[in-house]
Amino acid sequence: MPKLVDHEERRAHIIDALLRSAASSGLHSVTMRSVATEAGVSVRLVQYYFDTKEQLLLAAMTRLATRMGERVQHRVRAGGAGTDPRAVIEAVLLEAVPTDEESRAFHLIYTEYAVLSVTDPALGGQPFLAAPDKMEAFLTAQLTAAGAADPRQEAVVLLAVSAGLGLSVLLDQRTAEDATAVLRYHLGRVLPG
Amino acid sequence: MPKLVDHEERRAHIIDALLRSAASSGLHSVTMRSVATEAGVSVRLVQYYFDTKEQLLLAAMTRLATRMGERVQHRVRAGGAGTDPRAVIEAVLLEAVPTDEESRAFHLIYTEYAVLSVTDPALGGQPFLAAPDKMEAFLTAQLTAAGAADPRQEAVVLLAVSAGLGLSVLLDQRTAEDATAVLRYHLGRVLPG
DNA sequence: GGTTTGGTGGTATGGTTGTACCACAAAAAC
DNA sequence: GTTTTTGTGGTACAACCATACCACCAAACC
Repeated sequence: MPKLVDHEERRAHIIDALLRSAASSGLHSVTMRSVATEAGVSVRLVQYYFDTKEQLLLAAMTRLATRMGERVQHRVRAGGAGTDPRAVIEAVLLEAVPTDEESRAFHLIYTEYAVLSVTDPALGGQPFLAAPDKMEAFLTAQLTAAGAADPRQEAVVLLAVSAGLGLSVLLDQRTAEDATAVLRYHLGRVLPG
Repeated sequence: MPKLVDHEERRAHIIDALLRSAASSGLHSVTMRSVATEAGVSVRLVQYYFDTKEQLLLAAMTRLATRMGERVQHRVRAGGAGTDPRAVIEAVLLEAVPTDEESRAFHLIYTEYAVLSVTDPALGGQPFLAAPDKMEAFLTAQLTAAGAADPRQEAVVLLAVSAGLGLSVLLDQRTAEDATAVLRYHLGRVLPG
């Protein structure tokens, strides 16, 4: 097929291969070759569509951030009662707890990227700074609607709880069920009713 | 000095070099050469005292876990009133929030190790599984003494909050002051009085 | 005092990595 | 129908990595 290829599709295909490769053996073990093999293409092709490894990693991170947003939104929409603040809050926070294998892989790579971006100068971009800010504002609004005392502080606490619980599940210190139960318990204490 | 060297001292010296090297450019960028250079010794020496890189990394992780324990204990002892549960709890939890540059580096490497241990089979050891369990039991006891409702669940929540806040400070999403304030706020809500 | 042993340096080696380079085929452009 | 352009493969290369190997020196031992 020597012409007429959808660049975006090809790029997405390769990025997915990177994500799969990273899920099984860690982001640090991802190489141009492993990605190419996983995607079933030649190394040259990966170079052709991404030029350098740095740009490939960056593109994958962007895609990851986008997917994270979609995931949260999907949870909110599918999470039962459309506008009940309590349900919305619970849905958003529970997204941070990896349940099935797919979501575990997703959160693992996301966390690896977050930690990597601390030391890697090329990765100190927006996705990990903008998203939490918007999340905090959103949660504050929902908490206000739900009638919580001190919504601003509670929003930060809730974000921290969900991140902390999610991490502990990732590190196999807790089961997803335990984490979910604890999160629900805490939410019950924060919200009246 | 061709005889008469304290092996433990040499090993500690090299491990500290590794920790320094990891603090500045990330655990993933640590090599035998970088450690040797940082320690001011030859690569051969690093090999001599640790044989393989895997063992060096493992030794550094163990040292890190030990230091973490010391840090917490030191905080508790130096944290004012000897047995006041509230002060003890606050001291323990605040240790997770990196304040100065040294503690930031420490927590960064610790987190990098934790995340790495998820995918690296050689690192799936005890330090990251035993410590949180003991911490949870300890906190539960302190919370009981402080008269909290449902101490067990609150202990898990507190651990998650402190981990989540610490991580957010590491990722530059929040200042250490903000995180500390939020943690104190939440502690005030959990404990009566 | 010879010999064993512990500590050290230097260097070679085999493998892996990211990237640059060369070639080529087929569609598009004119 | 010739000439670009676009997509693709293969491969070469320079750098770097962990580790194995060789040599040496001085203290300890007996």
